[in-house]
Amino acid sequence: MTWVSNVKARLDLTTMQADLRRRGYRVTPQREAILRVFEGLPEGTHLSAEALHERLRENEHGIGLATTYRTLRLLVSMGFLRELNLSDGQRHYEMNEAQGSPHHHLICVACNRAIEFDRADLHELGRAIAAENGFALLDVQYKIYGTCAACQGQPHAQTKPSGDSI
Amino acid sequence: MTWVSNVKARLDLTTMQADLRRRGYRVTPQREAILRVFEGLPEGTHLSAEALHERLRENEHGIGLATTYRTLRLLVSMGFLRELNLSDGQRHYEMNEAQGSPHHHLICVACNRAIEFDRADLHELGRAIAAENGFALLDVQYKIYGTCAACQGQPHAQTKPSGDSI
DNA sequence: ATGGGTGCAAACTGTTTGCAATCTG
DNA sequence: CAGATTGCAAACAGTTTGCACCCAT
Repeated sequence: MTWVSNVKARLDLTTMQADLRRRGYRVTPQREAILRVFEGLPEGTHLSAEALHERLRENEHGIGLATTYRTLRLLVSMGFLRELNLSDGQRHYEMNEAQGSPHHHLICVACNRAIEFDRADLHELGRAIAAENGFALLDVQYKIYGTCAACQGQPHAQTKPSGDSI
Repeated sequence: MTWVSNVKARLDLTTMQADLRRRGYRVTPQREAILRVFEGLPEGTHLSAEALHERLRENEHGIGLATTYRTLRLLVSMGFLRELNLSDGQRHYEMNEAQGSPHHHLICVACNRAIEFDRADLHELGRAIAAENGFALLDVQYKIYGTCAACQGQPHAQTKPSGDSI
């Protein structure tokens, strides 16, 4: 019996700071604060830029919204965070289990609810295809779109803009 | 030898019109025009809402931008079109090969170029998971994000907003 | 005829940018 | 110290909505 199999290796703060410096970026209090927020987030939780900014405003000495956006973009490009587009207009972010196997989504386009599930093989496949093409892998996302049982009978109301629940 | 294997069954105009009426929607000249544009699109080409609106302005008697957006949303929810978010801000649309197996993407987050590839098994898996959960399947998307060979050595310029090329 | 659909223009939302001040390496 | 990073406010891009008119069914 092995305990290692389902370990979702998260990068720790120290490693990420070192990575930043290695690539020539600076380690600022704002970047640390943001990373700490994501580190403390329970598995499967994602934050929108605005939501993150909200939290930072509470816990820490206010960080600008622009900085929030700039930092998210940077952290995604570093592979520390993964960016999700769950069919509502916003982008959502969560820690990237780069070493493990991130979860995937089954999404109802009507009510916009998402069901998460794990499939290590999907991540494996992504790793292989990326390698074949000389890509440095950052993230793999598998999404199934459909209409959930509850939403199927629905009367044909004028199709609404993609909802907001995640 | 079978000719059927790679056939990507596209719904034809007549079927889609019937489906619309069946669900209580009306078949308007605008909706037909939009469907015709997508039908004529070469495999693997996708259009943004704005780009579609552009084309409609040329070929047909101008269709409002709002109608373009409303119609795209409707056609996606009907399963006629698939909506792609290739990490640039816009949404792109293309015919949904619902009966066949839509292609998937390997995306460079730096230059935003996307490489398309086919994997029938990924679509099969999606169909199965959707069924297990009582979902009516609309689309399956598998995306691998990374940095392509060309972009890897890149100097650490201030990370730019997700580019525009698709 | 009647309710869904359209066009237009105005309103929004989420995100990006210019610039002077500030801080990290 | 030099140059990267920040905060603020203003600018944007894409998308949605209100409303009066119009047309499939």
